[in-house]
Order: sequence, then structure tokens, then C-alpha cells
Amino acid sequence: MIPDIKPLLTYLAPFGTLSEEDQHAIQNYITYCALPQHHLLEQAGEIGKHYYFILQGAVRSYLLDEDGTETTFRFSFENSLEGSFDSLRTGKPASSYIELLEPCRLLVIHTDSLAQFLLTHPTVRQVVDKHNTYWVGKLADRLTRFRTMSATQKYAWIQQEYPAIVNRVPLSYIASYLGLRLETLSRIRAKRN
Amino acid sequence: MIPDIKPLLTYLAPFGTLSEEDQHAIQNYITYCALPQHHLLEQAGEIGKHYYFILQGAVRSYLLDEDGTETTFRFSFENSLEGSFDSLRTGKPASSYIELLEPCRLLVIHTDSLAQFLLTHPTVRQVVDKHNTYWVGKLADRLTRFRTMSATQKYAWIQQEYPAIVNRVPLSYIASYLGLRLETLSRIRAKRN
DNA sequence: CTTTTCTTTTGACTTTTGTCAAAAAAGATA
DNA sequence: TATCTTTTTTGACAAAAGTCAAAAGAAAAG
Repeated sequence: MIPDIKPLLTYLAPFGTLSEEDQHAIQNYITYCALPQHHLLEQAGEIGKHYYFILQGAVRSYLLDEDGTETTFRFSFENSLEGSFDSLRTGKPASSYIELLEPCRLLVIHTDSLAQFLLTHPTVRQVVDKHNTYWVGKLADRLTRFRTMSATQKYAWIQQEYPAIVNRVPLSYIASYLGLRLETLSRIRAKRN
Repeated sequence: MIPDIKPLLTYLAPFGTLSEEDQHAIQNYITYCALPQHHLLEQAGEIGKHYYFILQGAVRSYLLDEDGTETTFRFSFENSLEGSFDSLRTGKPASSYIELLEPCRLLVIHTDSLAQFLLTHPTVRQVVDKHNTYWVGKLADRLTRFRTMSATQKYAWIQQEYPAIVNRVPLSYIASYLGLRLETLSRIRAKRN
């Protein structure tokens, strides 16, 4: 089956222009898969080998510490890129898990294929680099928020900025993402409406 | 005066190898300056035009919100790179300030010169990109810490990971960096010794 | 060495958030 | 629909961190 990679190309467009040839060449490096809810896409301790582009669905990435506490640090929905990014960057085992919150349809890109492709397609490399640059900005901004915002302000922020998260994700994961207790978040919501 | 750029080359080495020619060529794009304590290197609202490499000294970067509250979000010491990175990335006015905490000796690199230099020296571009990649990892890690750590844990972390900050920087700035009140931090320190 | 200024500590009290336990509500399954 | 399971809400209380004010210490200036 030949997957439709248009949504991926649309996603990449703001980061740089890809030639017609590039767009066709990419096809050969991409496969498609559909997976059920609760499936673990990646696990801590294993080396990340794939990038995933979400065509449909929702996933969360989380850390698991010694005493069993999960910390959700990222949500992703359709038209975004996923993967054990830390592991893909360093080549070392991942420290986090990626779990499907909903059944998903995904495009899968193997890192080795990608690396090979990038060697012969410098334009695409620029796209990847700009993507990195973009995330530096995002993360820096988010860090500032977490330094200064109260629980109430954090919830107002996520509601405003990422309504998809608030609507599609169980409260306990949102609380973890905001660095709060589930009960605290529930109380904040009770006051607002 | 021709500044000694060896410390900068040493700093860049882990990110990629520069040829002899590259190393010489870089010389032409770099100037030297010495500035007194309390000097404002960059200001919110202005467009960042320079990268700074700190040969000697200490600086902090901070945000200033509507009600006059400062939030320190970065400290830098000798042998590190500074600048209004958000502005340098986007070309838009900076949102933060950079202030010298000590008298400093700096290498100054103008962005336009750098951009021009990068066009003709692709190896150096790789260096810059790897630098970005490195920071994505750093910031992601720090974000996790701020989500989950208590005040006491945060202070233990900064003591362990960045003793230079604890030793050279006034308590009020450290507190702001950790997202705590000055008094809270003082009390934590009292308990530990 | 004394005075002035800036930084850090301490005290008393308030607010915010966490903890533990149980009830209510919402979803899934038979 | 009735039952089981998961998620969210509520309550009572504890702990953590913030606030305001003042004192003590350290560093800089005369």
C-alpha cells in the first residue's frame, strides 16, 4: 500500500520548500501503519529508530521514575511528528515512553533511511534543522511559564493554547503535564464555570 | 587589536571539526570588547544583532513582566555563548534583557557577518545546527525538572549541576531562576548545613 | 574604621497546593 | 438495562511555599 504523504508535506512546508523530486523521493522511505489504543509506540531503555507522523489519533509521551510516578511531558495529535527524540538525537536508549491515547493511523520513517536520504537531499536537511530551531523557541517559552505560573494560570494557558489537549485527554494526564495533582486541577475547573 | 579566539574554537570543537582555513577565516568576523558590571548587553524590544562569547565574567538573562517582576532564565559564565537567541532566530525584537553580573571580556560576532560566513562554510553551519540540537535536549530535560521537583530538590539540583551559579550569583537571582521566593530559598539553605 | 548600601536571614502569618479517603459521575461491558 | 470499571469531584486536613516586616550580615564607599 502506498500511503498518502500529503499531510506530512503540508506539515513540513513552513520549514522550507521541497522540490518535486524530493517529494517523490521521500515516498520510498515512508511506510504506513494503524495501531490500537493503549499501544506502546516506544519504550524507555530502547533505542529510537523511527519518526512517526500522526495522520489520525492522539498520543502522549511520559517518563516513569523509580517510585512508579508517571510524568507526561508531551501530547501529540494528527498532523504532528512523534518519536523518541532524545534517543534519535543521541543514539542512546530512550528515557521515556510513547503511548497511544486513541487508535492511530501513522506514517513511519526509519532513521537510517532518513539519514541516508538527507545525505543526498540537503534541502530536506535544512527542513529538519529549522524544525529543531523551532523547538528550541517553544521549549524555552514553556520553561518560563512553568517557572512563574500558578496552577490556575497554567490551566488557563493550556485551555487557551491547546484546547485539543483539554478536550481529548483524561484529566490525570493533563495534571501531570502541568505539574499538578489531579485533585487540584479538578478544583480549579470547578471554580471557573 | 587581534583577539585570541582559541577559547571559542575549543568551545566549538565538540560540535564538529573546523578546518585550518575555517579557523583563520573566522578571525575576520570577530571583535573583542571589555564591559563593566551592570552593563546591559541586550534589551527587550531591540533586535539582537550579535552573538557573544564570554572569555571572562558572568551574565544573566531575564524577562521583565508588566508588573515589574524580573524572571531570570539563564546564567552564563566564561567559555559560553550568549545573545538574544530568540531574536537572532526570528529576526523579531527580543523579549528579554542580558545584564553583566561581573565585568566581562567578550568576543563579539555580528549575525550578518556570521550568516555570510556560513554561506561559504557549510561545515560551520553544521556546528551551529548541532548547537541547536544540543539545546533542545537541555531545555527538554530542564522542563521535566521544573514540573516535578520541590523547592528543596531544585536547590539540590542546581548545587550539584551548576555550582558556579550558586557560588557567584546573588541569591535573589537564583531564586528567580528556580521559580522560588528569595526567603524560601534562604530557609532551604539554612536547613541543609 | 565608620557609615552607607546591598544581600541574606528570621519571624509570624496567609495562601496555595498536596494527601488520603470516599462519593459521584461517566463510560464500557455483559 | 444492570453491572463493572474508570474517571472526576468533594471533603477534611497536612505540608509547602508565599507575603510582609524587620533584623542581622556582608560588602562597598567615604
